[in-house]
Amino acid sequence: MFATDSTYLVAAAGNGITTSMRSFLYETARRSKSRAVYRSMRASRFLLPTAKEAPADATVASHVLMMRAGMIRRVAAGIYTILPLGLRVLRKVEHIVREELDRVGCLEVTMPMVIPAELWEESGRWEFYGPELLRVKDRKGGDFCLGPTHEEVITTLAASEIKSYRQLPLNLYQVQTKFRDEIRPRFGLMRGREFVMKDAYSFDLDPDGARESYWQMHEAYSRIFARCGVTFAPVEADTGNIGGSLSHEFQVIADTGEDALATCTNCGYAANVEKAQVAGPPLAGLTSAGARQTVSTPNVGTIADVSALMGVDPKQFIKALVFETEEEPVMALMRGDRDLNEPKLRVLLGVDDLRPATPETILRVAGAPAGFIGPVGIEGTRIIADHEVLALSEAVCGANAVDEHLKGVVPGRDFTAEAADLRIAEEGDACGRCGDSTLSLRRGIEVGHIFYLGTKYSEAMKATVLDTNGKATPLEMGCYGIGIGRTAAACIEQNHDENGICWPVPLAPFEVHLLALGKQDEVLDACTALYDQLQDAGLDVLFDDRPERPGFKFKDAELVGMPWRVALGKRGLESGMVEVMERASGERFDVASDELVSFLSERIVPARRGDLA
RNA sequence: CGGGGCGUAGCGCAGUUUGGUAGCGCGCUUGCUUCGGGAGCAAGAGGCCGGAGGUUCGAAUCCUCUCGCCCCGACCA
Repeated sequence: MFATDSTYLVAAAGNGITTSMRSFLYETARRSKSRAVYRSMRASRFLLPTAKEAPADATVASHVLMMRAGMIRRVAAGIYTILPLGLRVLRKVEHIVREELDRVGCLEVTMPMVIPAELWEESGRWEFYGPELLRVKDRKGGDFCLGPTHEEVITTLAASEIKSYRQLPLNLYQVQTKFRDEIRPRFGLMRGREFVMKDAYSFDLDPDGARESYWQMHEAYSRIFARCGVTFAPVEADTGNIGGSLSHEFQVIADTGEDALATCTNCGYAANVEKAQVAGPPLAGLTSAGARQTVSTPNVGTIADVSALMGVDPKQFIKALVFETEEEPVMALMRGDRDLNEPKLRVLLGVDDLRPATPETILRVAGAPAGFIGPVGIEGTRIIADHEVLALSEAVCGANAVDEHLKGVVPGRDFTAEAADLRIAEEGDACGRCGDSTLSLRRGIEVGHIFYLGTKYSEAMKATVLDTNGKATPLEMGCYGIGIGRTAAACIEQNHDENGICWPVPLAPFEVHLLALGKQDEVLDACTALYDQLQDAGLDVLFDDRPERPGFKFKDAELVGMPWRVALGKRGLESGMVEVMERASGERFDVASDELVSFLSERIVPARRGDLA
């Protein structure tokens, strides 16, 4: 026997435990208990490096406040160390995410962060994903990448482990660090290169099942963000290069958001502006047609300049844009004062790759350089016009000849084009869904994104199951992401003031911040007693027992922003009252110290459910 | 990748134009006083002035090249 393990010794000793061992165990327990007290959530022992000033490179509130509150520190561009206070927030988000996903039957897994190239070659994305995919080599020269997303890995797993429709539906998720070599990381955790993400993948036998899984996740996401206590909106979204047809983003509403959202107050339509449908104006009659004329516009190629030269409103112009795709080039027409929405065009064309044409291609298609091109006389190239262009009764456009434009151009008479909705939605545009109301624009932070993928990956990676007829059929997939750190950052964007963060209870690193005002033993003892009571009641408490001055502690407490602040000093000790302040409202309460626990529990416990409370 | 800006103590900055022994505020250490809204006084610690070349008797400062970071744009599950 190799009875060297102390656990084994104790177990073997059973009731015959020796006196010396008992005293040893007692001593260990005593020391670990004192150690536990020593290491408990006291500010004097917590790593809480707060700062009055923010680093110069932080420009948005969440970044500034996360730095100032000592939640994060930058290690490299877009790469951060998460400090204890910050990690507690991320854990709270993760906890909510796990609870809600587990609730709808998702199963947690963990996939590798380093992924062999062959999986990405199989899906075709090794070639297509671009420089955002950080590629590395191992010592043998083998190609790997740092996982930016895990469709390849999960689909490989599904291909080998899911054999029968009886195993479906299945939804697997993980909470894991991802790496995307972003062109421009910024705003702290909001847009890092390395970041923690929850990604989930659903597998179903058929499209109906997959849609059911999709909407179930839609519901779960709505619960998750409601529980986080953030104001958010699910919006219809473009699927980008991940593929698929049905997609929603979950956007936290914030002025500093990087995404623009269009919402219709009438029908409830909400979409990312990349996708938002705009109702086209009624088509104009073709009756008032005048003669078409050529106008000399030497060296004047921009719409603004031609407009000034000719004295014609840019709204009367047709802007012609040539794009290259993996297929033939196309020409898109917009009204002169409007911007093209590239994702809309890409979806319409059904292509993956869409980019502005090179000068050579433009010359080949139109016979003239950019600035002087138009739809009149173009042959052999597909022309797609925004509804507004076709509604013009008479327009100005490039003449497809250097230094010349055409006026009196009539859509339908002088050229023909396919009609489509190509515009970027603007404030006040007619809602493309109901047509009865106008769209209003807001900004949002994309904290979650769900996709119905279909069989794009399962076909590429041969992930099939046998259906009820014993026939092999590719899995119907969906994928679902939540940015954990971004959710925390978005929460700060929505919940802060000039003094610091105002955490909602569900994400707060601690629920109560207990401040001992004064270094006297009576004060510290009284506060320690309160601290124990609050902890015994199951509240999450940070106890500021540092030998700092009151003003300093108040400022720190406001900066880190726990939802409830409890302050006790000599003054309160004499009156038997403690001062309680709610961070978000600034409201103060004088509470008898023996009623503190119930006072706070009544307010905090229900608030833990966020907006689902 | 294009345009603009910045690298000087842990953080925020001055000094660079016109070369001459590296400074301020915050923070940190020690002591005394203070103690319910980021205290006062005193004494300290801390810098290869992003890096490499060059010019010069002498370079944070001038020249060349590099690296990093920020902002705007392009880009982007």
